[in-house]
Amino acid sequence: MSKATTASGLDEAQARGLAEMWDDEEVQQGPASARRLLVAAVDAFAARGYHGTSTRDIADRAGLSPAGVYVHFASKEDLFYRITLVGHQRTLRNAVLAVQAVGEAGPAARLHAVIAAQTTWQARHHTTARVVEYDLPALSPEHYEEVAALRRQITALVRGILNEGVRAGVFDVPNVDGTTLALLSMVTDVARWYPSNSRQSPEELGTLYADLALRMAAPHNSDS
Amino acid sequence: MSKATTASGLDEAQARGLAEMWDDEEVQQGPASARRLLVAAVDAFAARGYHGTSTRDIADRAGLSPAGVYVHFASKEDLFYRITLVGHQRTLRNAVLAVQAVGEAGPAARLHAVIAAQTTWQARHHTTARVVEYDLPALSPEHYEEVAALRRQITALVRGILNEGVRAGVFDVPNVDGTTLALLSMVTDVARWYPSNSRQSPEELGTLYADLALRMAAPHNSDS
DNA sequence: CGCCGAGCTAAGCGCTTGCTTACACTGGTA
DNA sequence: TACCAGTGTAAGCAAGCGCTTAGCTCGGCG
Repeated sequence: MSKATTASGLDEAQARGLAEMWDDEEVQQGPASARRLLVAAVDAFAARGYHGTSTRDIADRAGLSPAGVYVHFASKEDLFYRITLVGHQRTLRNAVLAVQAVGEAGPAARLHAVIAAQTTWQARHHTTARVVEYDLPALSPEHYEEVAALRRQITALVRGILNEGVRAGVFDVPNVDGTTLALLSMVTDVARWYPSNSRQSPEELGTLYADLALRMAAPHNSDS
Repeated sequence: MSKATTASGLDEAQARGLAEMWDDEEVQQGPASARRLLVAAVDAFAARGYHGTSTRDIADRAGLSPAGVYVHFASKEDLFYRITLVGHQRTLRNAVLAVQAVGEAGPAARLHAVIAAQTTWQARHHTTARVVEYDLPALSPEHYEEVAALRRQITALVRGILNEGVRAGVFDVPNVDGTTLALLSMVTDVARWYPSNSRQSPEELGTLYADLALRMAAPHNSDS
């Protein structure tokens, strides 16, 4: 219990600002070693998966002894949980900000903005995104549910835009739920292969995928 | 060496026909325990990943002692390699057969056929597909390269159809390579979430995704 | 009958795993 | 001065890992 409290010493406000994405300036008063451990863990998990990575791997990369991990985190799962939680919070925020930025410009502009932003994000942060997207079953059931709730918010955001466009008559989407899933699949999967199969920048890829999303949603010739 | 030969006793012709997909009748003369091990390994790898699965897990599920695995396979990696190899061979064959089935009907029909077939495949065989798509870095470099070559053939098949359609003037695809990647991402990712986020049958999903693919490739109103 | 190879297991080897314990050092505060 | 919370390590425990060894059973064949 006392160990758990110590290990949780990084509270959410502190954990929120850590390096790759985990490198920005925001709320970053936690100990430097804790941040190095998070970065080390992201790299290791991305390369070999949660179960393929040992706590000694992570400690080595962070320049600590094996026991050093447990000064800052209660367990390997705790370390992984904090990464996935922060990663999902940031991804969701990225999507929300992108939609807000276009204001009341209409469903097409909103769809383009959110798909471009999320695709760019997955490409730019592909190391973190890989961890955050593909190893979730390694989380405890409670932690998994917490992260799944954030994922549902992202899904709901996209589905809402499609519904809005259909209602306004500017989209033709026979199956909104299925199309939402397809759009998110296209975006999510970028983290799996980027950058090995593409020489495009994250922004170029974002624009391309956003254009494809509009084609998927737009009214087209062959019906009526 | 003698053990390796014994363990390789399942040659490629034998390994080709085993249960889920690994249940069909084709060329199935290998020992029943070897097939049970493959099925057990697919289930275990799909649930917990390659590194999260122990050889004892697999042996238990197949009703064998831990040592029983090594009667039929040289190593855990060998078992995994055979699954990924057969899985990729079947996936590729599924795509090729789908394209052949529509004959000379033109690029749109071919694109629709291949995307529908592959999406349906990923949904129907989502357990195997999950193993085959998401744990490839666990393969040895040589085995990885062998499997990657099969993946490139699938990519080339789709890209070829897009190029064909552009040349024939029936598709408008500004970025063929990027669009190919997006299409395959959309299809591949089905294995990650199916069936938990959808109540649609594999065939319904295949039709939906194929329709979306045609929208992505078709000429549309807003240019010219 | 005797022999052989295929299939299988009990036991266990050497190593790695996640994590704990006991202890040391440091800088700040009383 | 004494103390203490925060940060770190050396050593090691119990359990689990991939895999091997030695030996068993059993059906088929001379």
